[in-house]
Amino acid sequence: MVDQERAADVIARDLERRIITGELPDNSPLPAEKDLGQEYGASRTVIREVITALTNRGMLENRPRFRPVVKKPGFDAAFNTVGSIVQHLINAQEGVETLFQSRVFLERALVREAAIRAQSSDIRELRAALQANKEAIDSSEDFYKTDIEFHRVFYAIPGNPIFTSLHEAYTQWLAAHWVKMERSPERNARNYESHKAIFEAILDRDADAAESLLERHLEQAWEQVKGTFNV
Amino acid sequence: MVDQERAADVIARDLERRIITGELPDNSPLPAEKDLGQEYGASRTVIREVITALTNRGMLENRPRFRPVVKKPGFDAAFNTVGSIVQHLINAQEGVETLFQSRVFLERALVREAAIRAQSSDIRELRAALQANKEAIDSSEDFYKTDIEFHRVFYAIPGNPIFTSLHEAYTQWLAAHWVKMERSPERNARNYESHKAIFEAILDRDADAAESLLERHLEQAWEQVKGTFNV
DNA sequence: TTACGCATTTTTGTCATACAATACAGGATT
DNA sequence: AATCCTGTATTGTATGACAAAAATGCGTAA
Repeated sequence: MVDQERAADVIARDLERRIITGELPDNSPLPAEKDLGQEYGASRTVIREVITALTNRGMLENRPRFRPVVKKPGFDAAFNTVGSIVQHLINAQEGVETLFQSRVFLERALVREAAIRAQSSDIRELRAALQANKEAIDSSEDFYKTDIEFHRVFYAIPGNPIFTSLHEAYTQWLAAHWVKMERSPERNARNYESHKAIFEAILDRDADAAESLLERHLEQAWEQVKGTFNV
Repeated sequence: MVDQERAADVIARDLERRIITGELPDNSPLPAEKDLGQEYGASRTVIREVITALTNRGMLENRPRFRPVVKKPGFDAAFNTVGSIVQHLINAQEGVETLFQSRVFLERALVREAAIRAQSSDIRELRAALQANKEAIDSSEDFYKTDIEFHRVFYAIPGNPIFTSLHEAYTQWLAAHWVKMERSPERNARNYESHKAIFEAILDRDADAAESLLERHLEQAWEQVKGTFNV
């Protein structure tokens, strides 16, 4: 006894196909519900269901009362759709900690990789990010940005788009907790020093040192974030 | 100029909350559309949209004509919702390769971690998995399972549920390509030997060796998978 | 020409209603 | 108790309606 499919599922599959193949171009608006209905011989009711389904899968972007916009999915879209779930999961301290620890784990590996395989262009990027970091020590908002940017470089080095998307996702998911962190020029300076130490370990091609420096750096950050829970 | 929300979005948020808090228990059926409609003062149309939305976010499981079933989301649910996107992304060879490389990267880090920090219970699990692996060399189906199981142990060692969910996700996403791989007792034996070598490096607490053995092991697997593209 | 403002037309969000097909629950039958 | 039968409840889908907002087209001003 096979579950018979809903009309909406069939149409959704076909629309997905059309989006993937580019027949419906990225960033273009979807045809009107009425037209889609005619094309597929279905009622607006069904088309509407299709649209909400694809919206939640990240293949359409749908502001109320505007035409849905086609989004050809990339790995970043994938992580975006997860967003709402993760948001719920990290409401408990345990959730944030789990997420943060996974980040620490991955980033340790990324830093190690950087120490071993970073090319001169990567080094340049790191140096630039570090410099920007230094210059922003006295500006609490800017420092946050340059801080993130410095870490982002590590996610970019392997050249795998999944990691860059993942960095986006991590920073978004953890942002809420991060911004609550106390900021001060002194703290910023200490963070900058950590970054600098990591950078130098990478220049020395000392993977073990780089990794453990990063670990310590993130653990310190975590201690601060954790403080924001028990307020 | 705030986008005014749709009724469906408001109700969806509230239902999410009720699912998270357990007011709607995990695995229980959702109330009938009509009843939800009455409770929220909305038409069936709207309730229906809410249901498709939550279904696509992985908080409901919805077989046609049956009551949707509440699924309290965990990190595994998160990866499941990503599934449909990833499926599309990996249709091109480039996509699979990207995904596979990310797996290699993560798993290298996991193996290194195992070599450094594995506890006796972890070692026992590895040994058991390896043993099962050996016994399945002559059975093409079973070997596949024990193969996966051996790798799974590494994802479990850090004790972070994100990694175990991620292992599930990887194996599901890559399964389609994996099963096409040629299987033979000889190949199985070779894979077993690779596993054994990795295990022994871990026993020796030799992280570098374990990592590079794993890398080689996975690269070999990749060569085989890659072969299935140009057929 | 370009830019802006306004009136007209579409389109979306929501509701109500309808009906066929299917699942479900309760009773009758074995 | 297990099985079948039947009536009811529920889902999937269609149609029509309407208000509110967006898109469109057009005429006028800069």
